[in-house]
Amino acid sequence: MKIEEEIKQPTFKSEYQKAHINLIYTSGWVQQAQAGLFKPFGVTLPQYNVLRILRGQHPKPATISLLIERMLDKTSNASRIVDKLEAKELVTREQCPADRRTVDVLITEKGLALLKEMDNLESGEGTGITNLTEQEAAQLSDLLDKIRS
Amino acid sequence: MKIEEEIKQPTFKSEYQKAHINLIYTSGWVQQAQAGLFKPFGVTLPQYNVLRILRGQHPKPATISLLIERMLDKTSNASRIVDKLEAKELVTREQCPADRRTVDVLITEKGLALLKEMDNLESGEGTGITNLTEQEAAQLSDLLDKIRS
DNA sequence: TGCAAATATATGTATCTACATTTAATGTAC
DNA sequence: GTACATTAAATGTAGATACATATATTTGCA
Repeated sequence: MKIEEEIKQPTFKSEYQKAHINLIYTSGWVQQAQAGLFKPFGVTLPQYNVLRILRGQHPKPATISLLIERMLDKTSNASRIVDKLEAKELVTREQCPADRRTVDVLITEKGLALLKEMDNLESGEGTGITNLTEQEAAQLSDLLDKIRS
Repeated sequence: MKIEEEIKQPTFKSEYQKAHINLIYTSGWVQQAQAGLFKPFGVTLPQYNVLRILRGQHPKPATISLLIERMLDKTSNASRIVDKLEAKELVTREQCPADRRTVDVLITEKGLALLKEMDNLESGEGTGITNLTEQEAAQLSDLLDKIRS
């Protein structure tokens, strides 16, 4: 459905305003679809993203700083996300001997197994993104990259 | 910057996965840019969105149900957002005589004045969206509409 | 060395959100 | 008209988030 109908606003001041509102709206829409998919697995989106980063590093550990740097949502609190993951035994955390300020965070076998279960979610299936053709998906990425440039 | 570099993930499983992650990431990026712009005006994004809906209805009142219906986040608590807006005297709330279960929410002159002040933010200025050409912005809207279809 | 600055992480706090429950009013079946 | 279901809104609560601050460790430099 067109964004005009979706939010019942027939006109916009500009294509920019329309795209802007559409971006915010659609992203929320996608996130909500995704939250529904995640629920059965007992992890939130930020937790999932941290697990993915840790898998990318595996078997090397990651520090909290590295997580903050790589996380999609820079402002959210990496320490406390790791707290939650540790409580679920999906990661381990221990002080790094070389620099005792830092902490080595490692994904556990249980964490890897969970991600493996969740891998088919990564395709974007169920989040609407597959309503696009592959070419359109690539075009979308290009436009989004340009916004952040 | 390309999303691959941004989150330091050199490859994706598919264009779909890449676009999906890019959408989440960019939306967060835009929202954070926007939150910065909003701060001086003392309203959050959800509060602003409710005010916009109320302006769209003006001078007719809106019920809480209508707000929930139009807001993206259907589960979020419209009552409490209206609480905040009422405390700032940006809206009024009174029981509807025809159906005493419902509440008529109306934007005040002060609320309209605030939105007017904020109108130039709506152009997308400062949120990166104007890094696109007008044609690209329109293209982006089309792609986002298709995702939600 | 000794001490300030920088760095890495954790924590305190207020606010926000999701989800469930509660209260009140209306609608409907009998 | 009474009883039960439905609807509208508000509220209670747990958990998450944003932002500031605290604590510990390391680094750099006089």
